[in-house]
Amino acid sequence: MKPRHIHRSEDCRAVSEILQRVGDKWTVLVVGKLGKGRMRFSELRTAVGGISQKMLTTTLRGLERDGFVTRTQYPTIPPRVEYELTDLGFELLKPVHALGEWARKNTARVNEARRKFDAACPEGRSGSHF
Amino acid sequence: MKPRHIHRSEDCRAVSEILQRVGDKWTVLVVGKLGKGRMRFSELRTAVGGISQKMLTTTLRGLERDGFVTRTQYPTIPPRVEYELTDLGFELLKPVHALGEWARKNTARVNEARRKFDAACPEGRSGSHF
DNA sequence: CTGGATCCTCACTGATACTG
DNA sequence: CAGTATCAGTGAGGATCCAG
Repeated sequence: MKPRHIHRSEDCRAVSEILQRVGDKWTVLVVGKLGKGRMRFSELRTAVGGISQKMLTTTLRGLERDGFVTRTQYPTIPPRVEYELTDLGFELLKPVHALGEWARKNTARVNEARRKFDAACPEGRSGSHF
Repeated sequence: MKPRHIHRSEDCRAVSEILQRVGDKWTVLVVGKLGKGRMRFSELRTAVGGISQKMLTTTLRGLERDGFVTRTQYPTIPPRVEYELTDLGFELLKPVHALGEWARKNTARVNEARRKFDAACPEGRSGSHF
């Protein structure tokens, strides 16, 4: 193993890995909702909106596996399952919120940049097929 | 336009969008490298390592479009193109670095959680398939 | 109500070849 | 050296059906 004094490429990989976990289509939205308190499966599904049952299950599974949420199942009829952020989950929420704040502040700038870019290259380098 | 007084679902979407942009396979790595200074295409390709020329081009295009990097082309032979982070790019780097720091600190915890989870579900809950 | 199993689609990714 | 075009493989995401 490499000594501890350098954290260049390897760290970037780690960052990339975390970002890909957090950066998939639904994870942030789910974690965000759960940040407000424990929720049931259906609650979550409604709250997030637009997520399929499969994706919610998959996402929750991933989060559970990584130790970000806990799954509590009540042996009732009908079944009742609640999900809640762990401490680790809440800690993850902090830097994610920071990024979220950044996103809120700079969405306009990004959109503006996109608009300009798109306006500058309507049929520019990539041969449009359409 | 949208009123900007309340930030609930819409913001989560914005966060998700940013995270997906930043969370793809190469963006963070490229931005991380560029954070150290302007670089040429090939330099970047070598520095990142493992990225195909197509993906590097695609990634850089996306970043350029979103206003995170500038592309400077020198009309020489052979061609020389340099990429550099914009102010917006550098600002994006801050929260991303924060998340990166978090990742560095908590990778062990996540891996531990995964290990436990996987140990608890060696062959899953489903069982047979046919 | 919760969520597993299946099938399907298409966008992302990469290897290769070609241009300027 | 920088970048585009094309083709093909893979897997994430979604719809649906079914079971506990």
